[in-house]
Amino acid sequence: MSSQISSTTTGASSQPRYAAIKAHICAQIESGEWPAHFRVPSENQLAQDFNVSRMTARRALSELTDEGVLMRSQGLGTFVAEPVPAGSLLEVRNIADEVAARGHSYGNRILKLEQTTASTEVAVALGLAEGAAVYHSIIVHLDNGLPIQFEERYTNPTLVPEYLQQDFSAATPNEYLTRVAPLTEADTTVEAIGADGAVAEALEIDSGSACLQIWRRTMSRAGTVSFARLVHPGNRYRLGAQLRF
Amino acid sequence: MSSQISSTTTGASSQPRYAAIKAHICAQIESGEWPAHFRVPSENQLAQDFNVSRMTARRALSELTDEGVLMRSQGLGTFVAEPVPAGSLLEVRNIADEVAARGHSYGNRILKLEQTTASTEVAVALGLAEGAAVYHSIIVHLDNGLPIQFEERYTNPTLVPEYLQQDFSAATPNEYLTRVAPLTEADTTVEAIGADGAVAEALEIDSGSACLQIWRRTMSRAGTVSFARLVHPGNRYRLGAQLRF
DNA sequence: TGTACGCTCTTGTATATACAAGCTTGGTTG
DNA sequence: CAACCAAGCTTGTATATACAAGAGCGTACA
Repeated sequence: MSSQISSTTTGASSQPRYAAIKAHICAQIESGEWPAHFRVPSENQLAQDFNVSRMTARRALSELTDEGVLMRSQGLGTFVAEPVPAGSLLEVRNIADEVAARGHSYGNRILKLEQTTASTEVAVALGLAEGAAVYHSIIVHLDNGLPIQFEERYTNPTLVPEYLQQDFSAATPNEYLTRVAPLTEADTTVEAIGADGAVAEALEIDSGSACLQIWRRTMSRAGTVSFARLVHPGNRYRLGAQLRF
Repeated sequence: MSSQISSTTTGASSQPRYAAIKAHICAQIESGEWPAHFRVPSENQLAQDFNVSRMTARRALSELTDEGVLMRSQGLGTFVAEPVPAGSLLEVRNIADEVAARGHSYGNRILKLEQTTASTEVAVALGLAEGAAVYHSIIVHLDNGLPIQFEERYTNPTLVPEYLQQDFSAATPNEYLTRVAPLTEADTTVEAIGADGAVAEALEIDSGSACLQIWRRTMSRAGTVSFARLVHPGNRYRLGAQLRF
């Protein structure tokens, strides 16, 4: 009895107790048990259910609220928020982190990793001469095994000479590049396209179905590092932004 | 003395005490007094300086850490983080201005302008009761006679009672709303969809062809003003953003 | 000399408690 | 019947306390 007293400390499971409560709530939501606008148990109720203090239960609810999973309002209660936008227009985030933040498992498939010569378009984007050597990679990113991003990337070999030797199953190109060449600037363009043959096949969707296509040119102090085309299936991805004036 | 005892409660300034600490830290950083990697006073130090408990000082530091302003590491201390990506790059622009900026002629077609009752989704977005009266408008915007945006908008009648009487062929809803209820905040979500029947017809494109769909909730001081769905033909529109770090 | 231990500082987790403040509900009162 | 008020829920703020765990430093010991 009184596990409450016998383990005032961090607990046996090596994981904070509020994390267990967060996990439980996320599980209910993801399983569909708790739909949007569902009223989540109160702080006191959770405290009792999990045998923790109200402040600990509160922390779980507060963090999930900060993460956009829940909505709270004083006097009313805590509710499941509308499904959250996955990405952000305002920051350049690592897709693996985004997947992990949703509590899903990340994976990828490397379709191409080679050196080639720059086409006119690529040369202009990277600030190189036409026909110059560039690195070319195509990677498909998976969320719980489901393809959510087709990444085709051209990288400037003069700035990142060891790009081709990287193990991108361990760290995404984004992750590697931001470490090697910290980015100082980025141009982003978003448009909607119908998936063409290669992309449709890689993303396992019907040819012609709507996709969000993001063009992004990332620049470091020394020059333009990389030029990427990111394609997301329209129904598996959203971009969100909160603006304040 | 002992302001600690005389105001255990929320305090005189109507603003939480941890907010004052956050403000102080931000001020030091913005003034350049505390540069990047500067070591911020410890929780105990701040608690003493501001005459609050350690947990309150801690909250200020934790929130600033979540916001990316500070970095913490156990055993070492709390430090000022590197400058963060700048703020509002994605602005809410008036479509008529965008067309004019391209040197094209702007036009529109008003398909619907009516009062109706709020569905669950609309009620939640506008912060109204389900079934409450809302204004509903559907307008197609033209660039040189070519449809480039399908705008379906729900507007809160309590905040903008004269919405239905406006002449939207002269000023777009966006233009009118920003004049009547200056916006303080906006949530934006971007996704790719295939055009369905009504949208495809209005935009004069094939049904099922890829479109960029933007959901935008605009808020004024008094509350949520308007909830709009903007659909652009994928091949006639792009969204751009330049980020600087 | 050099390593290992312990002290002390830091942040991190957890509890118990108190009161403030927002919303709903139900009863009482005019 | 309507208006008001109080009780009882909710979340929000604040405190005091305890122990855990990571990092750095100096001292004592081999």
